[in-house]
Amino acid sequence: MKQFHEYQNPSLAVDLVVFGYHDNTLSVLLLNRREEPFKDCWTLPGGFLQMNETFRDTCSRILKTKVGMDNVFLEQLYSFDDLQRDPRGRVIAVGYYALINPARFSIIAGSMANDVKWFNVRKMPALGFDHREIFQLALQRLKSKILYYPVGFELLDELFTITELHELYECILQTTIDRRNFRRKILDAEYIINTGTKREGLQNRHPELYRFNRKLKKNNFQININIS
Amino acid sequence: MKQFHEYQNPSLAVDLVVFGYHDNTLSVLLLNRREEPFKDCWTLPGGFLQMNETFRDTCSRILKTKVGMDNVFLEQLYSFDDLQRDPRGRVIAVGYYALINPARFSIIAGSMANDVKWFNVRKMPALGFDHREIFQLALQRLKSKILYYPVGFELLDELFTITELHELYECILQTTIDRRNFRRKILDAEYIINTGTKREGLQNRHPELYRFNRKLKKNNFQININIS
DNA sequence: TTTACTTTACGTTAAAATGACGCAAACGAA
DNA sequence: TTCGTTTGCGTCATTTTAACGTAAAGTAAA
Repeated sequence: MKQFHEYQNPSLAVDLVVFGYHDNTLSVLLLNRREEPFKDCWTLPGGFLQMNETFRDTCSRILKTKVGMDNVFLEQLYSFDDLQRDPRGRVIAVGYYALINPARFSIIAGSMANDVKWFNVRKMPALGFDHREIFQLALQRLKSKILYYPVGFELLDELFTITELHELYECILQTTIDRRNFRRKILDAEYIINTGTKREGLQNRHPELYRFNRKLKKNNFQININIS
Repeated sequence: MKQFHEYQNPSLAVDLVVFGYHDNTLSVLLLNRREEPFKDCWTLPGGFLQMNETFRDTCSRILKTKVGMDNVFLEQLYSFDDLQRDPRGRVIAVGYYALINPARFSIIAGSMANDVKWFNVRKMPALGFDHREIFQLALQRLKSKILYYPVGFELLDELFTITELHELYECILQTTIDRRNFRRKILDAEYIINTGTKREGLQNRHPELYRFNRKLKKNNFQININIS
């Protein structure tokens, strides 16, 4: 019988779908590859797993070195194992998605300016490898997740208005949601807490600022929104 | 720079949570290991990925050779990457779960009799590796899935009564569901089709036999059952 | 045959949730 | 002050849900 380490193993990579929300637009961070394969193509940021790393470690390393981010929300998506997915050989990719508030990071500066870019999720370019598939699964997961988990938590500022949260939901779900019913559901679910302060300097009535209820029981929250 | 194939890679394994439903009991198939590590411990059936296999291929191979099953429902669960999860070295495991109708297979015969066994999911023995974690995630996934996807499809016979389906739901969700409300929801959702035939030979009123509606639109179905 | 008992099939009803709106207060700008 | 817009709170008809009633269909015992 073969010894344990004599088996040949596929390479293991991590690919990241980094979502950011800004100016009423949901975007994904893409890298322009400088090497073959898929040279000059847009791809998801990714990298190979090292022997002493967990997937999350790899994600953190990629986020830090390639796009200058740290300490972000990460969740495993799915593992992709198509035999032909990488022309260099057998590579298994574990997909993760990240949710970040772009305001927190000053990426896309200096030498990286042409290589790292936000793309509106509705206007994606062609992607290398099977990254379109990974991206689409991530988007679908985000859409599902936002209905039963307070996802905005990761995408918005610490303080926000109900209108801002409402716009985030409409943007992600690609649907219109009645403003007043949305307010009622969100408040009834105790999803957010009124801080008592208001956002100043706006043209019209100053809206109240809220923060997420961190004490919310898991799965205590569900928004039923008809996605038609 | 290192060449592509010179990187050291973890081993890649697949671990399977095989669910079967019989006699109003949800069970999982476990193997008693004959080798170290975890010799004589119960573990999930599993095996190493080969270079020319997809995960599903590996699952099929394991199911066929270790427990004599083929052509079953399979879904990827999650990938487990703890550095210490296997005492032999770095092994990444991709968890899958399978749903089968035990009546379809004559496993647990002959030389395997002492090695392969069904365990009631509520009476699980200690498991080797991190298999308890994998099992628990699978059970949780099954519980969630049954609420929006016609899972019974895979676990019951071709023809079944509403009472049998009702019992399956109660068993998996570990809760009581009003018999009459359950019937109404399942029928309104067009989840099942009345075959016009009845199950004969029972003591009391003969119940009508149904089959799953294979033409059911995906996600057209949702049962709201309060899991308290 | 009749009675007793159980399961199945089909209703009923009050309460809760939802969707579709109305409207006045709060603000800056004209 | 007036105007236009956003925000916050409310109403109401309709739908959905949970809880429970009851008669028909069957077997077995009286």
